[in-house]
Amino acid sequence: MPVHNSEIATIFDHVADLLEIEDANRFRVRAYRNAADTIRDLGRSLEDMLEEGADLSDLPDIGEDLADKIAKIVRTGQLPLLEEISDDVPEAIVKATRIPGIGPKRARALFKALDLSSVDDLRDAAEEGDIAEIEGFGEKTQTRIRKELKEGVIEDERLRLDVAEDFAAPLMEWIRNIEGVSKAEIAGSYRRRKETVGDLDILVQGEDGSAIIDCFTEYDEVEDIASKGKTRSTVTLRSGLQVDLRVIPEPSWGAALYYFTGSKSHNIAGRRRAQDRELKLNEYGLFDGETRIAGATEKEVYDGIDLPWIHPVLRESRGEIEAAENGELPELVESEDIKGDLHAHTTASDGKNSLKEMAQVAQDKGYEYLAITDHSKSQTQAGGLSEDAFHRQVDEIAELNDEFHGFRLLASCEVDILEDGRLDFPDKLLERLDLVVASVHSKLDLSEDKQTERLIRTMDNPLVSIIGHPTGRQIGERKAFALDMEQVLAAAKDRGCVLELNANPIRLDLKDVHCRLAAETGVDIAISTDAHSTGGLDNMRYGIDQARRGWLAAENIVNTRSWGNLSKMLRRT
DNA sequence: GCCGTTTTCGGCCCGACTGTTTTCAGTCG
Repeated sequence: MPVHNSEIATIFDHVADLLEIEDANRFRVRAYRNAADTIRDLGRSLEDMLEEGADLSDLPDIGEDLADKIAKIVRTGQLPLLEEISDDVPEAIVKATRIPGIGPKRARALFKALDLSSVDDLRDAAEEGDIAEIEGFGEKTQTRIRKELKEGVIEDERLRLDVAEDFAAPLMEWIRNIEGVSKAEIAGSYRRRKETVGDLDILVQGEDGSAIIDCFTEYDEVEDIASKGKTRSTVTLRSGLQVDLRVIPEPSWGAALYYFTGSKSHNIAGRRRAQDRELKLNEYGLFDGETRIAGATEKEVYDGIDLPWIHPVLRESRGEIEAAENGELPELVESEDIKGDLHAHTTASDGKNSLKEMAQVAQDKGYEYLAITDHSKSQTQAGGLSEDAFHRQVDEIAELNDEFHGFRLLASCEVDILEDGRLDFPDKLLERLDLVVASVHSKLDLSEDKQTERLIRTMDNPLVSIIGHPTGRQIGERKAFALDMEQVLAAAKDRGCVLELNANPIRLDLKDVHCRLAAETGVDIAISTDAHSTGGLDNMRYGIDQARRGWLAAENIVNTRSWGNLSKMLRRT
């Protein structure tokens, strides 16, 4: 049974959540979280490593105990420890900790004091005013719980794209190897590269539908088979991910791919165009009366409704059909356009690899440059550097650069934005750097006006090159902070400041629509990984997908330029 | 639970804020 790194990491994170609620030793809790981080960033399959006889306790933050536990998970798919503590802690308490301001301690106290057992119980208690009556809780907490539950923050079941990929890749390999399968593709929001997916829509082409579906449902990770026929099957994987498989005849392949890729509103627009031409478009093809006139390829289908092929990332009914009609579809940025990464951490702050190791991997990727952006001093929890330590790092980078050919490390810093928009480091230090990334890490709950003013104030400083993860959101974890994006973009345009598209699949911050708005406003974007390890540099592709969903071309992205050009662009003084 | 070592156990990140209470525990980044 294949066990993925992300599953193991999720198990460890879950153990940490439960231990925290049980008030376990906080360092033990952190050990599980650290191990989960290491596993997620690994880039190699733990299962493969075990097969090769590797000693997992050689990995950072993995000792003998956790190495054993990993082996156990790989062997059995389960961790007995997790089963044990899950029995003691209701899942609803874990969910309650996703409410801002409610941590493990208060969640437990809440459930105990009111004898609750579900999220619905919690909602009722908040509505009836019971929570404010508990010692240590008050009106504000109660109002907040009520509001967060109303917004459904803790019920969102969509999977992040990177997590879905982790399950999709081996499943697709399995499907492509089924006898008689000549083609297989994932459609739906996965193909559109949306930041989260609800389920996987898989299309296959092949001869014997029943046989293919029989084989599909025998996949190791299938836990539940909801339906199973000659052309279609729906299953749920062990991870909870729902998968729909459809067997498509060759003449309908393109039409089905078009139909199941969506989005729904893009499809509706396509069908309307067909109607206007007295044709009918469905998942089987484009029909003139009873005669199929197109359907084998997507291009054929688009041709039939007088449009050029439209890239899946654009199919959101955001003007792509009009643009296609007028020959104005964007020339989307490609991975090959990227010449470097402008946001990365090292062991100096909270990264896992050294300057040298990060530089080596960046060079292996063919980059011309990599900006080292360790945290500034107020990020104490992330090992933020003192001013002295920063000066030393700049010197160290200069020395290292003497050894490189056709590549350079850029001396930079992810400097904290203080509450009033000023920076955590003096200009005198920042002047020494090749560029400056400024980010908000504190005071996330300011009013929209204050937060907007804060960022604009930051951009007033001409030493600031790039605003890092501009809205602070973390998908499924934390909402974006309140911000008037149009004002921020206008100010960035005025000041020649660049906004980051953080490529970490947890952040993808800016959102696609904001990327597009930026381009329309004339604000340039930096696609940066915010890598905390060499493996983290691979996240660039998620940023590129997101940029493409925002209609961005290479010319909108600053790190498609060589350092010579880029350094001139970033200089605002 | 990991790590580093003074190889057997102590230290592990910590300052600021919030809502509550009136001196601080819990949460957050």
